[in-house]
Amino acid sequence: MRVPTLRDVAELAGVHPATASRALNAATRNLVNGDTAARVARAAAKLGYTPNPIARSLKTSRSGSVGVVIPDLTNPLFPPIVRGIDDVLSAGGFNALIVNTDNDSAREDLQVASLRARQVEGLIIGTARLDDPLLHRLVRDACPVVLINRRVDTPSLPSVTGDDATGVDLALRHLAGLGHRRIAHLAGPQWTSTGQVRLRAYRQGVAELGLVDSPDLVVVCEQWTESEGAAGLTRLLARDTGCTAVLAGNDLVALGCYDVMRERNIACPETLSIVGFNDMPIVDKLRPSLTTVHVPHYQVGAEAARLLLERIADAAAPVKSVLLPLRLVVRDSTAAPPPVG
Amino acid sequence: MRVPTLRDVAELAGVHPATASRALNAATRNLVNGDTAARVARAAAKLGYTPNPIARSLKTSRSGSVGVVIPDLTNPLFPPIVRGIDDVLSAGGFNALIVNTDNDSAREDLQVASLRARQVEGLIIGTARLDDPLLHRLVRDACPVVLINRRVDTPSLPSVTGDDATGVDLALRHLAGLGHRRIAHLAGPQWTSTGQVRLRAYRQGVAELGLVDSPDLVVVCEQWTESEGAAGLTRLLARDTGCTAVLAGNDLVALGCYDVMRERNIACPETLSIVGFNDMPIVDKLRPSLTTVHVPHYQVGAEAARLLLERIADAAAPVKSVLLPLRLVVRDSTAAPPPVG
DNA sequence: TCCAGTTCCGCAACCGATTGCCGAAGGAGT
DNA sequence: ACTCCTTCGGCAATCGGTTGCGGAACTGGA
Repeated sequence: MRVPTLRDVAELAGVHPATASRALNAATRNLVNGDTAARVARAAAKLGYTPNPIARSLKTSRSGSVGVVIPDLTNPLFPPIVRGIDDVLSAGGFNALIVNTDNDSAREDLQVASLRARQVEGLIIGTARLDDPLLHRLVRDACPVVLINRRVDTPSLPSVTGDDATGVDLALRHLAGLGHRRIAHLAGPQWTSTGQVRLRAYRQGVAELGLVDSPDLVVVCEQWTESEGAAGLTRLLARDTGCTAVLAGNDLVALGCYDVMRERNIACPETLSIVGFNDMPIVDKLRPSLTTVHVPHYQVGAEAARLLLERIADAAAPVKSVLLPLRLVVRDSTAAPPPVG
Repeated sequence: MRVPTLRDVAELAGVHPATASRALNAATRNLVNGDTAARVARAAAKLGYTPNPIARSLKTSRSGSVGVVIPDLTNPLFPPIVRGIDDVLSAGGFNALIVNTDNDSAREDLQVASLRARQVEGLIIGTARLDDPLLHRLVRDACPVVLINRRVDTPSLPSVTGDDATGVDLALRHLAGLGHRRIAHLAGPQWTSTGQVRLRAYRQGVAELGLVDSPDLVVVCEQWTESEGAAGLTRLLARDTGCTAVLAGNDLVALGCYDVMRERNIACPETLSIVGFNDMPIVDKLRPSLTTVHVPHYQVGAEAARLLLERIADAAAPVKSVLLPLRLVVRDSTAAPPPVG
């Protein structure tokens, strides 16, 4: 049994397909007599008609879908974001096509090309590296884009991120308040805006709070991963800086610290306090549970989707970027520094 | 600047669009002269032509996409599965449309209808409840389907799952080997095959190993969630069964147990051993790290995608179900039972 | 020289919906 | 009675590929 088409509906209702189309489409229904519209609607219901979105897309060149480009869905950071995106998108009649790039820019190019071939009406990108030629191409082609998590200098690109600077400040104040003076920072990759912003905020906070300021206290990790975090802390410890607290670039990096501390029998928080960033799911279940800066991931996704829908509806809409407020979640991985001597 | 179409390519190459189409399509390339084909290929490259998949789909009525139906992407179980699906699918030239149902069957119906309207060529379903009318409709309509994680009685439905029975057996033998005699089971929802299979395997294992067998030792959770797990353990403890180990229906349920144990100051594993199921990401980072049955989630997804692609390529292919081998990962949440008295 | 058999490519009809354009019908106003 | 305007709905083109069919050109054999 074939799936019913518009022509079938039209035939059953005794009208021309064009009329049926208008009757079924809310925006054009006023062009059709009420009775006729009702008749068509009944015919459609009787046949269980669903419009073929492929055919519609072909004609209207609007696909009703947007691409979501992330490094890796397996990173616990992203599922809540994607969920937020998806919920807002489907409420708006759109759907998300999710692709993973594994932070490989060649792969990213391919994926984006594939998405555009599939006629996505916009893109939400969570993989922006600073100065990414891909992004320039996208703005040149006037493809609606919203960045999440990371930002770039191009002011024409809207973005949704957490207010990282304030987040870092909250963390530093918390540690300083506990009495810490030598606070290290395991910074994230400097080819991401997040890595840069957090590092800059760290430096500023250290200065403002009058903490010990030394280049030895900063280690840059090349990836936002557990293993890089572990390597980072190892390097930091080798420098013998006497630091009593570590501000990790994000939770994954903090997890790496946990590994190293367990391995070396360093007591947390008694000997070394750790603060993470993101408040990923489950970090409250670690032992010690992780003190971290909470980022409202679901809202990040939801807000990004809203922004994108706005831009799709009206390409001339003003470019706005959203900075979501963060808050510090104090748990068990931070405490007063050990008494000196 | 308009995006180039097949007609543009044809014009540049000086041939008819039909010829260009054949030249560009590997399967029909042998119908055109080698030189011509090369000329067309060059023209396409020069224009940066990419075929419009929408138009192609409309004509061929093959969309190149499959639907992936899961309860909630936010559940840490699913990202690896989805990743496995996506990797295999894209290697096969397909792409995944992911939808969340939140275990709401009305929503599931809607989502599946939407997917089918979008002409998906097949479905991977991770939300099957036993005796789901939706599944009957799908087999009736000859829509290629592969089930993951859960199974149903209908033998015409291929599925990919872990070998749960063996997994439960491994866990029980491990606990019995440590000396436990009263092992409780926080069973999962009995409207899922996984919940049923694991409970059945538990009963059989208890009998085979000669462990204490009592209905008091079984509590059924209504959802695979942390809160249900907590509620379950609370109920179990209220029964005062004297059990020394708990086999949780899955890791989320085990997490709920952790909450209760922490709250009540029950030492794990000294007083109560816990075994989970799934080996979700991060459970190795809990304190105590969780002993659990490892399910190869990525492979589950990959295998399901392979099966589905097979069925799509050949609807008459034999229906096979895959049972992936599991292994027990012993960590710190299990130990010998406390000495009696 | 003529015929049969290939090889190659163009023609045109699709797939299923949308939409600009136009004509028919009906109502109101003078 | 006649004109003008509005409302309604049909016609046909269109989106961008794919594919069955048939014809032209060319090959080789007798």
